Amino acid sequence: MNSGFESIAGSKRSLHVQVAREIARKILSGQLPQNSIIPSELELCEQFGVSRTALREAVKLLTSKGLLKSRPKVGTKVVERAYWNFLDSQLIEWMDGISDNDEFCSQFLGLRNAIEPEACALAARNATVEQRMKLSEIFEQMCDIANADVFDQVKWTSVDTQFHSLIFNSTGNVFYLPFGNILTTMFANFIHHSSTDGSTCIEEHRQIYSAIMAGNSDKARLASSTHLQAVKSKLPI
Amino acid sequence: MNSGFESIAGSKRSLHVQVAREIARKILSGQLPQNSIIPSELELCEQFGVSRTALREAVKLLTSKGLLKSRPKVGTKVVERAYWNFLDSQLIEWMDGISDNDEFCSQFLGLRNAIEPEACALAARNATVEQRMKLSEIFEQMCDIANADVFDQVKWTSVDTQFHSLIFNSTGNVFYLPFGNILTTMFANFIHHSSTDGSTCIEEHRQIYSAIMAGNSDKARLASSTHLQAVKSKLPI
DNA sequence: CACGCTAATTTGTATGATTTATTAATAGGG
DNA sequence: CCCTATTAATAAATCATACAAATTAGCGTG
Repeated sequence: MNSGFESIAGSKRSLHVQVAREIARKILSGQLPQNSIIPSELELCEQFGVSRTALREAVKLLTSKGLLKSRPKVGTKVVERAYWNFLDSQLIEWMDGISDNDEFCSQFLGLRNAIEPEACALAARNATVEQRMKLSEIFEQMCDIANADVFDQVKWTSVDTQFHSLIFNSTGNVFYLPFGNILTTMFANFIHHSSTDGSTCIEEHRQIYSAIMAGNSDKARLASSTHLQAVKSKLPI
Repeated sequence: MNSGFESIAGSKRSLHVQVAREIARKILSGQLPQNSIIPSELELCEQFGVSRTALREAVKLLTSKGLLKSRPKVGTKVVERAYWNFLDSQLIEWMDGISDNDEFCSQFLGLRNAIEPEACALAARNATVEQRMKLSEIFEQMCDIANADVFDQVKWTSVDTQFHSLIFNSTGNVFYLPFGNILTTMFANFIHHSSTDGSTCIEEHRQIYSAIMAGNSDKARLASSTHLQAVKSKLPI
């Protein structure tokens, strides 16, 4: 293999996404340094064993995530890390195995710490009737799972994700919407709940839940902060 | 014109981006409803007057921003708003003129309120020596502009943007990085500073600046909060 | 009525030709 | 010898066309 790229012919998912993932991981890991020019389209086509169409769509995908920038004659360049969109779910998925998992989760918690208490406060004020009904429904499911004889970890992660996502969707603020998907991605790919999470967390969730339902934004903010502190104490770092 | 799409032949920037922008704006404005199937590739090619290559790259771009999803035989569908990535700078640019500007800025302030105080606190703790030097340099420029006889609004916006962006870059947390670009985009496209901002804000910025330089994270958080409160009071709503 | 097969439609991938934009080299003039 | 303008080379951008794959819908048969 001439320059570290492997052929990926014969796989399942959309071709250009696979190619994009491969290139992305080389960028994220630093194997392709920032500000460096990556090989020309034709070279990459050969190395990946795909057509220019597929490769170009992959490059476009990475460009839209801020990883690459291409100009005629000069070539395609890896842009600096400050421009990478780490708030893109797909990019986050691609980070799997690149950086230390615990550190990554810890940094994510650093984001949640900022955004979630405020999201809960906004949701307490702005959630629609439908959203409150839905939240109520989800919380009931949480209780059921927490009180069950055997703790179903998969189900817990699912409703936990739904619970927090719905809160972001209930803020009435478009800029909070994407955090629901980011959280979902992180829960699915990086954060692994322990089997005791359900029983220990249910009271914290109840605090958040009832504060939002009561429209008490200050209490909701506080309850969320408390919950995140508890989450932090469980981290290995 | 058969279904509301205009030909965009003969323009400046990259073709597929222009096409993507057109489609995106129709989605963002609701002209193309959520969950609806957009016309087939061939139809869109005709309506835009571009080749299938260009159109497909446009669709891929929108897919990566969570606006579209396409499957063979079924077609390309507008996904629901909850999945749109409003934390993507390009998408934010495309919002121009779509929603009420004041409301949009107000919602953005709702995001800054959550994220920026915490970012300042993290920067106070984690900024490297180089970043502190750079911040110091930028703050000096702010002072110069604020103290100048005639207030240069363009320069002020530029250094103000740099100041806040650098703080996000100094958090040592990858998830905070994108906010620098988002803020830059918002400042450039939506937020219009009044001519008195420089003189009135310089003290607030000094508080943030010196708290970060001193490594006092609590004070930095508080100073940022105070600053945002002042910004809020200037909003028309 | 149920099941499976076929056909039609739409996106996915491939390939080659042409156009455009940018750099770099080269020639001409001061 | 240096500076400027023109030109040539190059890599991405766009176009056009052909074929493959996937999925749905409809047909036909048991």
